[in-house]
Amino acid sequence: MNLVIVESPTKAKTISKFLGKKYKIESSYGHVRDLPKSKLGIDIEHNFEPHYIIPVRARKNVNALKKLAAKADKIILATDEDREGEAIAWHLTQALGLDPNKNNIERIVFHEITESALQHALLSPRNIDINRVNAQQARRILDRLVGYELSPFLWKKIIRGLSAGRVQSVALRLIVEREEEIKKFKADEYWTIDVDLEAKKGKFIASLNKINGESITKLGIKNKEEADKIGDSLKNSEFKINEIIKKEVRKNPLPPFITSTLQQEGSKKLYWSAKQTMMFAQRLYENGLITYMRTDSVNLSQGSLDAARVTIEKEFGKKYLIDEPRIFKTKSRLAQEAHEAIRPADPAKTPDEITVEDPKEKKLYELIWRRFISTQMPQAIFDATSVGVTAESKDKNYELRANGNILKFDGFLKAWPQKFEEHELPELKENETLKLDEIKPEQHFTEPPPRYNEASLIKTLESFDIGRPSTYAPTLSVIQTRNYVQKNEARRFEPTEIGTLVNKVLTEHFPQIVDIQFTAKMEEQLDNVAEGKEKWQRLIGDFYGPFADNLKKKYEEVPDKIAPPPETTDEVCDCTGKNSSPKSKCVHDDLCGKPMVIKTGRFGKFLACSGFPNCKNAKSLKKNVGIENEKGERIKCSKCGEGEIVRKRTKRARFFYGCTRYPDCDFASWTKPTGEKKEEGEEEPEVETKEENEETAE
DNA sequence: CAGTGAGCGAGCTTCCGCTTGACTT
Repeated sequence: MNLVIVESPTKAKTISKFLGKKYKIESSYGHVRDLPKSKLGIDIEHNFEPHYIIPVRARKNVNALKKLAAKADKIILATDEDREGEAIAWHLTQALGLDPNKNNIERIVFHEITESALQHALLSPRNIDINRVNAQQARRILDRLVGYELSPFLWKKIIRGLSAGRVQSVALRLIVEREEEIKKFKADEYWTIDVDLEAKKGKFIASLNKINGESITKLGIKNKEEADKIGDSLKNSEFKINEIIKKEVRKNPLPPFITSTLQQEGSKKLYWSAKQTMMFAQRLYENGLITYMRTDSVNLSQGSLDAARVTIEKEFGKKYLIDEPRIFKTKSRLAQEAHEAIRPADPAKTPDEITVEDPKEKKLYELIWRRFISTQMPQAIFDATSVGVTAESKDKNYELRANGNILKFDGFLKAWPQKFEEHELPELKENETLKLDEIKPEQHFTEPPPRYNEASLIKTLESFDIGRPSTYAPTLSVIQTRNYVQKNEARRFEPTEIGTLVNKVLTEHFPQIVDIQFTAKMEEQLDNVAEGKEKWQRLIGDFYGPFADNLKKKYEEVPDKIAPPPETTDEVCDCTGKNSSPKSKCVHDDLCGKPMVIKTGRFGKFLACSGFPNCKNAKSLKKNVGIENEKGERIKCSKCGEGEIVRKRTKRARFFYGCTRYPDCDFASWTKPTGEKKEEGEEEPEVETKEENEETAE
């Protein structure tokens, strides 16, 4: 028996179909060893020797694999062909007590899950690439050192429970700095001038763009007086067409999905969070409907390209076929081509033909199917017309422009509809004189850069090669769980006071760590390790020396507990000692009556008694009024009938619904209650809050 | 599932990147 180990159980299941009874296919379920969670696990005094453990979660599986390995003739490590996959293969040999140099240990890689790719891989095994493994160890150890030494610094200097890391701290920084830009922003007024013109065969609109041969810049016309002055002068001008340029414009389809772009489209088109998108993608993957959903490669297998052709002809007709398959190049230099792009596993299955439990899965499948199919369809063709208009007054000559854009052939847009401006012009002739109908000056103001939403933040992080497909969604979660940032009503990120303070401390005292380029620089050095040009211990040593020196200095330099000081209020503490919540008993048992102050904690500002620690009375700053249902009525608690329903937040940043009378009434629900008494065994319907806004990733 | 603050100095918080189930009143 030959034992083949891959990373994902779904992949194992698929592969089993291709290989005979001589092969047993098992999965590692990701990493099997890691640094311990409870302590640093790195011996800094002895060349950064890592101390790996097998996490409890992996123990059962490792033991099972060990038994199988003992019986196997050959052990074939078929983990992904990237840095982490190579490390998983090596960790497997260590955890299973195998000698990687023994003849019965083989390392194979394949990029598509097909029988021929697999057979080919089995014929060309290699050894584990220890240099690549070492690059992964360096990455892991560096992240641990940064995370586990910087976080405690924040506990001491700000508030316990905070965190810092190579990825999350840059994500936070982007959000905070964007907020600062918005605060600093001052809107500038500017004007544009459009003109309604009449030709022999019809009317059209042209925009003023040049005066005396000079282009008008964006802020070129600053106020109403300037605009009116130009308008008056235009009124007495002769309008004439001086050029008509016609050309054909072709538009290419977008590349197939990778994790980041799937999450962005999920956000834009379906209004889902990255986490939700990944959850439904996972289900589609497990049901064999799509390829692997954590990938940064836009590569498409030959088989899928052939299948696309057949499906396109069947669904859309011959004129939507292209001569040669369209090949996409992966943009990121650091992309690790372990997988294909995200595409339908069987393109012949149209969205209408699949069966799923949740209709949301079908929506996501349709998005993936359409995107993939569109990549193998022809360019869309537009007829674009650009018309130049001159206007001569006594002392000035003006130039205006009008653009027409007509779709001639939809091509890939048939499968992947996109918004574009279609604009028709009347039939026009060169040197044709025009009649002026109306001059329309319009006032505008420059706008601040938009706050990040999930889609644009992922896009930005990816552009700096920060984070990986498997971590985009968790990174967005962690900065919210820490209460560093919150989503506003438009689902865009705003930093909290604590988030702003954490970022200030990190950028002021550890600029090298939160440098946007830090990851890119690290990756360059990791490449050297992977190529055997540098020892990983040296890379870590070069980084850690200065980092540790600086950290020591900052422990002395920066004062402790630098959270904002309490603000006084007019409110008086109503605590009687007896009524305080069970977890925080107050010392006194009469009416407290001391003034309340506003303090800042890990979860933002809250109202606290100035008599602390004797009086532990603390309240949320937000008014304790119930939420409303669709009819605008407050929802009564269905359990006690007295209290109202409020939306609260768990420690893990998940929202739930509870009763205002807590702790006297312990009603709680994940879903928004209707206020009706619940029938036995009946599920509360899930309420979806959808906002009307077209998200744009910048 | 119902945050938060200080300190007796108990025990604990924390990283990034692989992968899925457990946990759901």
